Amino acid sequence: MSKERPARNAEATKERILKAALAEFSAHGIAGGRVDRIARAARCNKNLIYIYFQDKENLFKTVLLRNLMRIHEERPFTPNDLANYAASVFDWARANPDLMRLLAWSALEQKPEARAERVAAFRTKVAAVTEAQQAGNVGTGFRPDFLLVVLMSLATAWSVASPFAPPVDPKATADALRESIIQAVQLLASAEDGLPKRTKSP
Amino acid sequence: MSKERPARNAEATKERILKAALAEFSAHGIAGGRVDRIARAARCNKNLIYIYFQDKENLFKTVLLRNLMRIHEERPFTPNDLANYAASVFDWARANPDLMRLLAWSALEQKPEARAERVAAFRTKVAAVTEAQQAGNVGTGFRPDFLLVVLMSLATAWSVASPFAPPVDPKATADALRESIIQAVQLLASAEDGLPKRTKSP
DNA sequence: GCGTGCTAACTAACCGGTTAGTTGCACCGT
DNA sequence: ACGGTGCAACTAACCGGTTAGTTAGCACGC
Repeated sequence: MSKERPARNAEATKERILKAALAEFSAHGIAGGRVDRIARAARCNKNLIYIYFQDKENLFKTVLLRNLMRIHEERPFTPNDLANYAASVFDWARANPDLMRLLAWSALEQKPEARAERVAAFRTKVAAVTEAQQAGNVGTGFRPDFLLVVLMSLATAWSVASPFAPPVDPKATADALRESIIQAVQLLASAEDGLPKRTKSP
Repeated sequence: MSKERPARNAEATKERILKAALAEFSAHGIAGGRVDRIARAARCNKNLIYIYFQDKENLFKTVLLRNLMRIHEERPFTPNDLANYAASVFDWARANPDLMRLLAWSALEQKPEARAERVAAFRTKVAAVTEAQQAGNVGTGFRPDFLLVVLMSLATAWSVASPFAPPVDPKATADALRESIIQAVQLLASAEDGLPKRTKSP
C-alpha cells in the first residue's frame, strides 16, 4: 500500500517521469540534474527514461516544450492591453517558479538554435503589437519589440531566477508589486513619439 | 618558446587560473564546468587549483566576487540620474557578457545565502534612491526598490543570459536600444504620485 | 638544505547510457 | 477451459569513460 503505482501503464509512467524531471531540472539544470534521481522520484527504472526519451538532453527539451506551450493557452496574449498582460505573466511566473528556473537554465545551457521556436513566437507578438500601435491602442513612443522585452522582463524580474536581489516578497508586497508593474507598463505603452521632457527638481 | 609562461610565480599563476575559470564557469556553470579544462587553459597543473582555491565551488565564488567588486568601482551608482546609470549598466553588460552569464549561473546554482552581500549592496542603493526622491531629483510615482529592480532588469534584459528572445543586436541597433532604455527609465523615474490616466484610442 | 612553486601519477566515486533478462497481460487455437 | 505464444512494460546489474580531489615527490632559488 502507501504509494500507489499504476503498474504496466506506459502513459502514466511517462507522465511521472516528466513530472520528476521538471523538479530535478528546475533545481539543478541539465548538467547538474541526475537521471538516477529522476528515476527514483518517478518510481521507475532508469532505463525506461532512455527508452521513452532517448537521452538526458532530449528529456529536458521535452519537459520544457511541454510546459511552455501550456502558457500560451493559459495566458493568451492581449496586444491591446499590454499592462494587464504583464500582470498576467507576473501571476504566472509567481505561480510557476520551477518553470521560470527551467527557462533560465535553458537560456544558459542550451544551444541558441534550440530557442528558434521561442524567437518565432516572439516575432508573432511583435507583429501583433505593431498592429495595436497602428490601431492606436498602444502608444508609438517605443518600438514594439522593445515594449515586449520590457514587459516580459518586468513581469518576471522578481521571479526566482533573477540575479538582482529581490528579497523575495513576503506575500503582502506581491499585490503592490503587481500594481506597480501594471502602472509601469501602462506608462511605457502609452508613451507617444517625441522625447518626454525632463522633469528636474521643482 | 611559443606561449610564455612565467615560471615559479604563484601570483601570476593564480591570475591565470582565475581568468581561465571565468571563461569556463561563464560557459558551463559550476556543475558543468570542468576543473581539468580550467587547468589546461591556465597552463598549470590541476592540483595548483586545489592548493590555491580549495575546491571548485570556492573557485567559482572567488571568481564571481573578484569580478563583481570591479563593477562598483567602474560604474558608480548615481541615484540622482537613474536614466544614465541604466545606460551605464547597459554598456557594462554588453561589454562583459561572460560576467552576466556568471551572475545568472550564480543565481541558479548557488545557495540563496551566498547572495547576502549583493542584497546588502541593493539596500544601500535603495536608501540612496529614497534620498534622491526626497530631494526631488527622482519622481515618487514608484517605490525606490521597484525603480531599482526595473532599472537593472531593463539594462540587462538584452544580455546573453536573458530567456526572452532578444534576437541579439546586430550592432547598429544597440545604440537605439540604449536610447530607448534611457527614455524608459527617465519616464518611470520622473513619474509622480497619482495614477497616470489611461490613454485610449482618439 | 630547505621551503616554495610546481608536476605526474593516482584513486575512488560517480554517472550517462546499455545489455540481457523478467513479468504480466491479451489473444489464439484447440 | 487451458496452455502457449508474442509482445509491451519493466527491471537489475553492469560498463567504461569521466571527474573532483589526493599523494608523493621533483627542481629551483636562497
